[in-house]
Amino acid sequence: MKKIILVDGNNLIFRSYYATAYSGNLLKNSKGFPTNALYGFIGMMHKILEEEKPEYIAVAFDIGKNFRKEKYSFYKEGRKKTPDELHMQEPYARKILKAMGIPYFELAPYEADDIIGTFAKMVEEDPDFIGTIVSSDRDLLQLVSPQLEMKLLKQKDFIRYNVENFQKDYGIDPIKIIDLKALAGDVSDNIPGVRGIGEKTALSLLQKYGSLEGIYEHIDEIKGKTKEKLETDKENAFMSKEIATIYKDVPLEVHDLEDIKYTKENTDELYSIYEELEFYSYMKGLKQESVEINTQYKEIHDVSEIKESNEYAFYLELDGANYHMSSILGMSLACQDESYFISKDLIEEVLEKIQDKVLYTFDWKKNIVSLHRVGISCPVVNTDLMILYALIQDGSKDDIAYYAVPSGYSVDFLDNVWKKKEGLTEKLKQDIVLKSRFIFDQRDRAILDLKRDGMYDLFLNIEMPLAPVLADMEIEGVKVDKNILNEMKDEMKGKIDVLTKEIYELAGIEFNISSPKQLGEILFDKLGLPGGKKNKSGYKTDAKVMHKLLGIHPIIQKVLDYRNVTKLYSTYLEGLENYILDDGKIHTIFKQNFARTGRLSSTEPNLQNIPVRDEEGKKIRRAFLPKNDEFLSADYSQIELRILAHISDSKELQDAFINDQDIHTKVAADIHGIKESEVTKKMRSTAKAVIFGIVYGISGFGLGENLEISPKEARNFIDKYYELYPGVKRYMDKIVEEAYSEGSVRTLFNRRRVIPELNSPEYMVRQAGERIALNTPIQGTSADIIKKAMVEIFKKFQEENIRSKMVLQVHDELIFDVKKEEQEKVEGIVKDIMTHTITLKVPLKVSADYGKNWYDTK
DNA sequence: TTAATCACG
DNA sequence: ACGTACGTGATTAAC
Repeated sequence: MKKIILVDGNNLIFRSYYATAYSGNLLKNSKGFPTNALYGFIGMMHKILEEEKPEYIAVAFDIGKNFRKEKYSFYKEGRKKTPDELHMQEPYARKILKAMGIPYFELAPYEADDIIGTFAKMVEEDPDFIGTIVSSDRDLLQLVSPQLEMKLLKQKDFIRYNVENFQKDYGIDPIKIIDLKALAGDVSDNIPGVRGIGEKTALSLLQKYGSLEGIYEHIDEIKGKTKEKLETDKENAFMSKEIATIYKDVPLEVHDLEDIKYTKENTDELYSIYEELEFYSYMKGLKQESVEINTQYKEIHDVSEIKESNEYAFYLELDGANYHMSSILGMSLACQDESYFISKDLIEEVLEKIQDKVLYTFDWKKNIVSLHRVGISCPVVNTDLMILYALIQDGSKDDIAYYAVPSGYSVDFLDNVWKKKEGLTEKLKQDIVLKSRFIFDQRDRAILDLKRDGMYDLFLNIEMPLAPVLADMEIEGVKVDKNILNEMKDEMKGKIDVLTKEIYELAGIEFNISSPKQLGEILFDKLGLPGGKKNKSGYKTDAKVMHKLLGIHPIIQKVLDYRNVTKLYSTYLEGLENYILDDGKIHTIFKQNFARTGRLSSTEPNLQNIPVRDEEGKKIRRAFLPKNDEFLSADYSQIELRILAHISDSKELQDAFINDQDIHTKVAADIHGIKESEVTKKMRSTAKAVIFGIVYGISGFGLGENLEISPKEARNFIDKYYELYPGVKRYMDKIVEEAYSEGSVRTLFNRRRVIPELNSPEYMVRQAGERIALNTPIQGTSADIIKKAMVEIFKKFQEENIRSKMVLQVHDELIFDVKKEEQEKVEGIVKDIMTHTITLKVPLKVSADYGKNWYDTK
C-alpha cells in the first residue's frame, strides 16, 4: 500500500497565525518581519511527516479568485480580511515547502478544498493508495472513504475519522456532510442553509431520509415548524448544497500520483530560509552536528559543589509578576558544562561566590529589587539578556520564555505558572535551570548580534548601568499620604453623587453615565443633540465632541465634570491608594525598554501620568511627600525641539536656542512677519501647536482639527514654517528616505527602531510609518539623553556620598527627594550633568523647582 | 479580550 | 478618493 497525505495548507497557516497572534506581540525576526505563522506551520509540517510517515504528500492553498464567491457574492462574506502580518508570511510557506521537498498546489478560481478533493478522487481511482487528509475544516470530512481517512485537527489534539467512526459519531455517511451543510448552513462560510434548522435537526432528518433530496421527497411526512422552514428555504437548501460540495476535477498539472512523491529536503536551501527568519531551533534540527540542549542539572547543597568558572549565568524565579510584592521561588546557575538549581536558602552564598565573575542574567533590575527585599545584595551583572534582546529584537518581553521557547528550550510561560499556583514543582525547577542554561548558551551570539547592530556602546554605557539606577529608584519609592487621598476621595464622592443626580434629572432617565454607548444614545437619540459622529460601537462621546456641544445643552458640562471627577476618583485616588505598601510608599516599576522610542514607562502604578494640567487633578500631587525635606524637580526645557534643531541642522532654529529666545514666540513672530513684542497669546499657542505637529508629522487636516481652523489655513501655517526653517523640511525628507532604504531609523546614540509599517501595502500604514520615522529619532534621542544623565547623576551621588535620592523620571523631568543640607550641592550636580551630558549644536536648558510636596514643585 | 476614554510627556 | 499627530498606562463597559 502506498501512503499519501493531503494537507489543507491555508488552514494550517491560519491556525498557526491565530494561535499566537492573540497573545499580544507577534513573533518577528530582527528586521521586524512577522514569523509567527511560519514558526507554527513548520512545526505542524514536521509533526505530520513524523506521525504519518507519508510516501506521497501534497499541500493545497487558496489563491486568487474563487468560483463560489463569483457565483454567490455572499459566500464567505463578513470574514475579516487577512491581516497584513499573516499575508506577508504566506509566500514563505511555499518556499519552505519547496525546500522541504513537499509539493504544493494552488489554482484560481479553486479553493484548497477542491484541490484536495481532486487528489482524493485520484486516490479512489487507484486501489494501491490509502491516505489521510489533514485540516481542522469539517467540510473536508465529505471526502472520507474506505481509502481515505481524515485527521480533524482540534485545539490541542485531533480526531481521526474513517467511515466507521464517522458513522458512529454522526449517524450518517461522510458524504452526507454536504447535505448537513445544506440544511444547517455554515456560519463561518456564510452558507445560509435552512433558517431555523441546526445541526441536531438536520442530522435526525438525514438519518431518517438519507439525503436532502430524500427529505424533500418525503416532505409530507414531516410535521409542524420544521416542515414550514424546509418549505420556505428549499431554494436556499439546494443552493447551499451546491456551495458545500467539493469540486473534484480541478485541472491540476498532475496526471499521476507519482508526481507528488515526497522527496528529500534541500537542507542548504531550508537552512538559509530559516536563517533569514531567525528560526534557530529549526536550524539546529537540520544539522546533524547540532548541539543538544543539556537539560541535566545538579541541585546543590553546598556552594563548594559549584564548578569554578570565569563566567556564570544566573536566573531568579519569583511567584508573581509584581516583584515588589512577590517571593523568590528559587534560582539557577549555569556555566560551560554544568547547570545547577539553587534553593532559596543558598542564594546569598552562591551570589557571593560568583560576584567577581562575568555574569549574565535576564532582568537584572527585577533581581536587584527582589533580592533587596530579603536583604541580599545582587552582584554586578555584565549582560542583561532582557535589555539586550529588547534593543535588537524590536519589541520586548519580560518573560524569558518568549525568547527561550522558539530556540528549543521548552519552558512554561510565567503567566501559566503563576495562574496554576503550584509552587516549586519538579517541572518548574527544570524550567528555572533551563532558563539560566539558555542565557549562558545564547550569550555570545546575542552580544555579537548587538555589536553588528551598532548598539553595543548604547547597551554598555547607558542601558546596562541604568538598570541598577532604576532599581534604586523603585526600591526607594515615594511617600504618599493616605489621609490626603482619603479627604479628596470624600470630596469627590460628594461631587459624583450630585452630578449623577443632576445628569439623571437633565436626561429624564437613569443610565450608566460611564458607558459611552448609553451616553451617546441619551445625548444624540433621546435629547436629539446635533453632530453625532459614529465609531464602531456607537456615537463618539469623547472630550472633543462634548466640547463642541457645550453651549447647546446644560447636561454636557455636567457630563464633562462627571468624567473629570470619576477619572480622578478611580484612577488616581482609589487607584493609587491600592499601591501604598506597608512602608507608606508607592513603588512603581519602570519598564526600561518597552517603549519603542527608548523612553521609560512606568507601571503598577503609572507615576508618569499623575494629573498636572488641570488644577483640580493637580491637587493629587499634594499627597506625594518627600521622605527627606523637599522635592526638587529638574526638567529639560523644550528638549525635543532642541534635538530637532540639532539633527536637522536648521541654523534658524539653532540661533533661536543659542540666543535663548522663547521659541514659540519667535516662530509666531516669524510666521506673521512681526516683532516678538507684537505676538499675542493666541499667536504663540498656534505656533506652539504647529511646531509640535511638525515633530509628529501632522497634516494640514490634523492641525486644522486641532486648532479649529480650516485645513487650508493650517496648511498655510505648515508651509510658512517650512519656508522659514528649510533645514527642518530637509531633515524630514531625508529621514523618511533613509527609513525606507534602511527599514529603520536611529537616534543620536544609535538606538535603532525597525519600522515594518514602511513595507505595508496599505497607504495609511506606510504614512504612519513615515511619521514614526520622523518622530522616533527626536523622541528617542531625548530618551537617550535623560537616561545617560540619570546614570551619571547616580554615579556622582555615590561618589559624593549624597543621601538625597532620585525618585522619579517623567520623560524630560527628574524628581529628587532632597535633604535640606544637600540642596545646593544636589542642584548643582543635577543641573550640571543634565545640561552637559551631551554637547549639541544648541545648549540644553534645565529649570529647577522645589516644593514641600509634589504639587508645590512648580 | 477589545474598544473607548482620558491621564501624562 | 481616503484618512489624517508621536510615545505611553489604567479604568470601565461590553462582548
